[in-house]
Amino acid sequence: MTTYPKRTHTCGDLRASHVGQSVTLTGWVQTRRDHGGLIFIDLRDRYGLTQIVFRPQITHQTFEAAKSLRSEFVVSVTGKVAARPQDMLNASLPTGSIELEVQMMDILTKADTPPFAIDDDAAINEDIRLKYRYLDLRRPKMQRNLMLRHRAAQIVRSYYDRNGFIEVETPVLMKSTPEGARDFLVPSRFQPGKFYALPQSPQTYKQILMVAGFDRYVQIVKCFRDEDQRADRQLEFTQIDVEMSFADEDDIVVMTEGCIVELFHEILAVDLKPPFRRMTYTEAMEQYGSDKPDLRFGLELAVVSSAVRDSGFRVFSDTVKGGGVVAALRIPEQAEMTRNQIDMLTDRAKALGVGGLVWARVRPDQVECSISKFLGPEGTQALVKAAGASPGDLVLVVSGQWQKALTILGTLRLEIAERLKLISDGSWEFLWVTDFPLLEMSEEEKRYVAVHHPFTAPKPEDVRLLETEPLKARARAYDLVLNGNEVAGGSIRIFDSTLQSKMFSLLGIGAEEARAKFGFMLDAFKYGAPPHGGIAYGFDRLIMLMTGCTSIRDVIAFPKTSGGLSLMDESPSTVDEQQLKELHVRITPS
RNA sequence: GGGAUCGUAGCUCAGUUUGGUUAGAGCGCCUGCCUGUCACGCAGGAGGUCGCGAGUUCGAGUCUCGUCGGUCCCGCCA
Repeated sequence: MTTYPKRTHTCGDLRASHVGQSVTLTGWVQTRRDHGGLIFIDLRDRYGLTQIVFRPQITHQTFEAAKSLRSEFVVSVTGKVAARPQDMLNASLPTGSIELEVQMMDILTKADTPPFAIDDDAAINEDIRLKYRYLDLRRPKMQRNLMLRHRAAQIVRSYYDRNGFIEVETPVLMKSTPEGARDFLVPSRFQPGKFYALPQSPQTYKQILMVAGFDRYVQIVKCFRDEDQRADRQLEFTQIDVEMSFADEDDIVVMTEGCIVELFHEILAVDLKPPFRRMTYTEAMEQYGSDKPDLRFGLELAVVSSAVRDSGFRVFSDTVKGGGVVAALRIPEQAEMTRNQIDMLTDRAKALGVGGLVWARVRPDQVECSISKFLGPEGTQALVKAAGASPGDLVLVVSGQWQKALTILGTLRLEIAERLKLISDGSWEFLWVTDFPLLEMSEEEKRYVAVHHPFTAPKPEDVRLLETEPLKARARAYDLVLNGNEVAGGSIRIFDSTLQSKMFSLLGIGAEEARAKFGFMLDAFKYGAPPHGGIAYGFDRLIMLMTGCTSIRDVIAFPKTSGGLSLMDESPSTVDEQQLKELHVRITPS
């Protein structure tokens, strides 16, 4: 039973209309302003802030107790809601027209002085924030983030429920699979020397659920990938995982757009206009130098290979004849960028892995170009024209292997846009990127690997290419991109066990290995697998963008550092020898 | 695996370039005063393993090497 007065209102509730009422509030002491004969306390809970007044003439005992209050003490205060004097209103607080005149107070717990102020304005280093995450999470910004995340999850569940999807939980202990990211492994106590893996995604289970006849599946689910981390990548992260039977690309796309539109309408009051723009992978690469282009600004690239193919600049002509690409980035109104700045861009391009950077300043009367002596006046003009440049523009040109050269130019495009402040805040540029290649060559492993995953279906018209030129086959895959971030990705799956076996063999997974690793799936597909496809949203990333954050750590309650550590509870940690023994695991010195 | 950058008071930082007296500031904290503040004010005070360990040097916060940790990026992330 409680021994203190329970709250009648929250710290965000009280307004002028409550004046005269007797109420009880509970919360944390945000600040204290002790005037000697008069003490003000700002009391905080997750709903807001209310000013509390202590006066010696109301009750002397409570006033004396109030002197001992410090930051983050937890109290229950009971008193009368009073209107503030006319010239003492605080317009920056929703509760700023009233205050609580305290008659009675219980100090529920005292608190040590916190290592940092519970305050949105304080810029605290991330290691300190993570060590004291319970304090960091008290900050209004973090509370807003997690509450928005909660609302988003509710809307997603409601949306898919209304559309006939059912949420099915899939195992967290599953079979380790080849392909893809490094697995987290869990040793089995019952089966010495055998391991479970944590799911990189519930991919195989959701496809099996399609075979099982649950034709519309959704799950908000944790996934685990033991790979290096980034601002938008954590070891464990959350997907909105979706799969539909008897669906093609358009069905998935439309269903996904509906969910995104509802999320943005309900949470941000932003009315998006579907259908979202679509672009093929090749277009995205050649126009923006990225498979997840940021469309909030222009600075489009241009492939200028044909203009320099027969030029006197051997680097370019040889690249084109060797199957590579020459691409240009036109930067409007920057012809007078200093030589020093251009040199810095060149250094940056070299650091990214390209041999050099050719530049051209387009002036009204002439073009100043770093390789004009090789190109000649006409060649220079041809290059500038192919780049689509007008007087006043600066043109940057790189050459090299198709994907590498375009990616590097795409990176420069982003960095230049940032520097020139071309990226508009508050705009939401969604697009679908489609027609990804099905396979790529892994230089490291000297074999084909799936660009998406091994269950992704090739385009029907490209199936024959699997026999002849597998790298040219396109996948029935699609990524949803928002402001340069991949927020969802999916595909139509292979549902024919013969084609699936063919894919495994292309990936260098022999019949025996395929049976060992994916036999259950191949078996399942023999018993009547419906055509199906799906998508998975990066939930953390989506919430990060919706909250205006630049790191998913700010929308995850208890994230890990880039080194994979949880600074609050200090995991990972060593374990008892006995635990290892039971698991048949021995630590070897590295 | 690689690159960049950071680590100095509880917090945020200056000081490191060019080694040299007792390592500073703001905020916070503590004590006293203060009846209308809301970044309260005023007066006084406490508080340091310069991340850690070696090395160079007469002398290291400062230079060198190693190491631990944070952040960002490349590779990696079906």
